[in-house]
Amino acid sequence: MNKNFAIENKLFTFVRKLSNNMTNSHQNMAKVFKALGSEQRLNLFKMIYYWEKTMDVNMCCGVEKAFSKACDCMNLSRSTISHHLKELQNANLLVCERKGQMLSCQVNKELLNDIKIFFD
Amino acid sequence: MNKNFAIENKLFTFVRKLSNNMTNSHQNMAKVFKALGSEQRLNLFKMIYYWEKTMDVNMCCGVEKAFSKACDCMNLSRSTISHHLKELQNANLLVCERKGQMLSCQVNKELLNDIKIFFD
DNA sequence: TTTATTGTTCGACAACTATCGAACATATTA
DNA sequence: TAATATGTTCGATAGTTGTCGAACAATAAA
Repeated sequence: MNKNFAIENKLFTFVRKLSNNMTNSHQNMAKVFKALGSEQRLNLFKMIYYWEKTMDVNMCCGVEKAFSKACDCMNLSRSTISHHLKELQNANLLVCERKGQMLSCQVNKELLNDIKIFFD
Repeated sequence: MNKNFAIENKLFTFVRKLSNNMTNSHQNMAKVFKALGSEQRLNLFKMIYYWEKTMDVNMCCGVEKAFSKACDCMNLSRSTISHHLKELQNANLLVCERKGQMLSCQVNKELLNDIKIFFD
């Protein structure tokens, strides 16, 4: 009986810590999942990842056309794409940088790794 | 030039496939992330996972108290917890089963593994 | 310098979501 | 059988989100 009690207390502490957002990474993870939790945004993310990888392998051009490609491929307005990109950046899944006219987006691979670790 | 063109076409095909939801797993993944994309729901999920694991290790009692524990630990009403649990089940992250009065919830470990694979 | 291209910001709107309390159903205990 | 405990379902509500088009800013090309 006492044993059960002790375990319940441990549980309480654990959850209280979560609920009080003592754990920063918890909040961040929720943010990441939220960002990936829209089908269109997941599309966008995968597209950029795929694009980046393909470009890399073929060494023929940069990744800075991601935005306009997205507009062409997905049936969404520019403003919507811009909005979604911002969400992905905000979750730290993408790092974007202006290059002249174009926006260059890259996937944050470290975070991808963190996510895998999270699920262990 | 021609090379770039071919690559762009590949990209188009890739994204169109995503957008048309030809890939079932893509849709499912978005659902999973959406479910985990709320802080409270992530709390709940982690709590159940932690609870399950602790109980397992200590072999002292079952996991069927998850619901009431959740109500105690998190500051949410029963109906809200019920709602969130349903979302998690819907995303296939939890498998719940009634045991008498109680609801027994278990984490779907296979899916956790699928998620890790997804990030490779 | 004019025009075209890329992307951002804004305001609007419909759809969705988190949360609650109340009422209910089912199972356990007295 | 009456009372209690555990969950579910419903309706309401406030808040958030996805999407658009229009107006704008910055850069590139004519």
